[in-house]
Formats: sequence, C-alpha cells, structure tokens
Amino acid sequence: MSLAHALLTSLLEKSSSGYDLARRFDKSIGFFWRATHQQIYRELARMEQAGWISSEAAPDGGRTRKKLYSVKPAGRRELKRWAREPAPMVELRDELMVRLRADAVVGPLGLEAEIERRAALHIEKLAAYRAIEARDFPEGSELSREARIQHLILKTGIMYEASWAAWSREALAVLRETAGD
Amino acid sequence: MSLAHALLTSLLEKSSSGYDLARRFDKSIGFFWRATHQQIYRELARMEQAGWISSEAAPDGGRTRKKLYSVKPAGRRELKRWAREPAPMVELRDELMVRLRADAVVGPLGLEAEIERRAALHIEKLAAYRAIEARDFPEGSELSREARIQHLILKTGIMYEASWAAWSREALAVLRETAGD
DNA sequence: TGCTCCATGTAACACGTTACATGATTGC
DNA sequence: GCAATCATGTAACGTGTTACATGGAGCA
Repeated sequence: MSLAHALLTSLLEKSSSGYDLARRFDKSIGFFWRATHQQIYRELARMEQAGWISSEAAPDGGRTRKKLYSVKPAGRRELKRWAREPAPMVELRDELMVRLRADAVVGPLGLEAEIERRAALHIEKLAAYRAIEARDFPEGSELSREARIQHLILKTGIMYEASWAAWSREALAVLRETAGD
Repeated sequence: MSLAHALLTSLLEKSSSGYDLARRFDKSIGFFWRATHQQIYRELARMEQAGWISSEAAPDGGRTRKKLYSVKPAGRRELKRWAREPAPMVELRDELMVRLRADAVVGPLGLEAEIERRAALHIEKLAAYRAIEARDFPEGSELSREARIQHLILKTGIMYEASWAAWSREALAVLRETAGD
C-alpha cells in the first residue's frame, strides 16, 4: 500500500486537492510512481477514513468543489512507521522479454521496430531528466540533505533510462546478426 | 495478458503440467516473469477454454491427477499475433523511491540498512546469472539464433542487477554524507 | 504412522485500469 | 455560445496476492 504513502509525502510537502496531486503525479513523483486520478481519489477517501488526513473546502468561498487535504499527526506517524519497513525488491518484469522468448521459439517476428521505438522513448526521457538535472542541480552546488536525496532519485531515473537505451542497442545488434539461424 | 503468452511459449518448448510450469517459472522464465501456481492454474483453464491449448491425463495410467497441456495451432497463431503488438514500456516503479522521498521530508529514517540488504540481494543474483552465463554461453562459442536470444535475455538480467548494485553503492554514499543537513 | 512433496484447486481481497458521468469555471 | 479545463466521482473488470483446502505418492 505505498500509493497512500506517496500521497502522504506529497501532502506533507504541500497540502493539496486530489486534482492537484494527480497533476503532480504526472511530474516529479510520477517519475517513479504513477497513479491515475481515480486511484488517487479512492485512496484519499480511505486515508481520510483512517484518520491520516483531513479535508476542508478550498478557501475560494465555495466557488468550486475543490477539497484541500492536509496530513494529520497520525498520518505523519504512519509514514514514518511504513518507511522503515523493508521495501520489496522490484523485479525485472518486462513483456518484451516474453516476446523475445516467443521470437526465439516461433521464429523471427521482426521485433526490431518495436525495440527501436522503445529506444527512442528511453533516449527522450533521458534527455528530459538530464535537462532537469542541469537546471536544478548544477555542478559544484552545495545541497541540503533533502536536495541531495531528490538528486539521487533523479539520478536513479537517469541510470534506468540510460541502461535501457544501451540495452536496446545491444538487442538490435543480436536480432540483426544474420549468421547461425 | 502476457502470462498466457509466457505459458504458450513455455508449452511450445515442452508440453507440461501446471505444476511443472509453476516450477519452471521459478527458474529461467521466472528471471523476468513471475507467477504463482494459482495464477498459472487459472490461466491454463482460460486458455483451454479459448481453444489455445488442450489437456490430457498424464501417461502414468491414472496414478496421479496430473494433466499434460499442449499448444494447439490456434495457440501458436495467437502467440505470433500477440508478439508483434507493441510492448508497453516498463516504468521505474519502486517503493524504495517513495521511502527515500519520505526520508527527505520527515527526516533521516535510517534507510541505509535496507539499502544494504537490497545491495546484497542484487549481488547474489548477479553472481548466479554470471555463473549460468559462464556455463551455458562460454566465450567464443557459436550460437544459434535461439541461443543468442536466450543469451540476450540472460544479459538483460545481468545488466539489471549490476545497475541496481551500483545504484545501491551510490545511494549509501549519499545517505552517509553528513554535511549540509 | 507421520512427514514431505506432488498436484490441483476455491475464495476473498488488494490494486490498477478503463469507461462513463456530472457539473462548474475559464477563455475565446 | 462553445470548448477546454477544473474537479470529483461511480462501476466494472483484469491481474496478482494470500489463505485455505484436498488428496495421493513416496519414504523413514
């Protein structure tokens, strides 16, 4: 149940509405944890039920239905408790591997185009992350603990995309070898 | 729905029972696609319903309840059809990133031990994969297309574990920096 | 006899996805 | 006036997880 905890973290940084959270999840947090707005609304309702967060009408004089959520002490405690639990390992789980194995068994299926498509997406993401890094974490800058951790998270994304971009090149080389069919 | 297709691939390599498949998924295929026995039984039932596979009692004279599944032509066609579809990108999705961000917000939580635990697991897996590589794909050997693809898949696992092992070292360094709290 | 492994399954639940619905506000 | 965006939600479904159940086979 870590969507709840991702939301708690986000709300601690800034009290927000479900809608705002959904949009923020398309950016920073969304680099490593995606969620749709339906998921977020459902989870916020549960968290309020559990007493981790409270909501109030947004301070706009009732012009909108917007609700502002903020973290209660119990929510903060819960986040700390959870963060110390062992984190399940993320295992490699990729449909493309299943497809490659299928290709090996039922003959060449022309997966090259698909791999090229993915390579392009990885390179695109990589460039985006590197741009953010250059902007937010310029070389030689002194950073707070919080900023250093945020930088680490960004570098994780960079490592991830760079690895898969490199993998794509190797996979294409293997599929294009003509010898030994 | 790629569990079905992973099972089809497996069954094409060798007709098997659900139990056998579950055990094989703990090995080779399980490097990149895990499944519990319940999932496998449920999926096999559906696949038989769909006419992709057929089952017969194992040739042991009715001593066991074992069922042998084999792929029908429709199943082979379905596998080929599916393998050509675009494969959804695997996105980075890691609870540890959520925990790191929580650590940045609600103060040092001592995640170092957790990261060390994971580093050890990655290194262990890496060693296991490298041993398999040395055994099955010795240097300088000529390989068939099928074997080259299997080697590629194994190298994917190696890349993956090596990347995360290296990441763990960097993450520990960041968390252990004392300056600038 | 009792233990472990073989072999298959039911049931309930958690989580994520997709489709659909509603109504208000903002900008052209 | 109309479209896009804001803002929240219901419903149904697919997949994966966990717990529990059943019964035979092989072995000490």
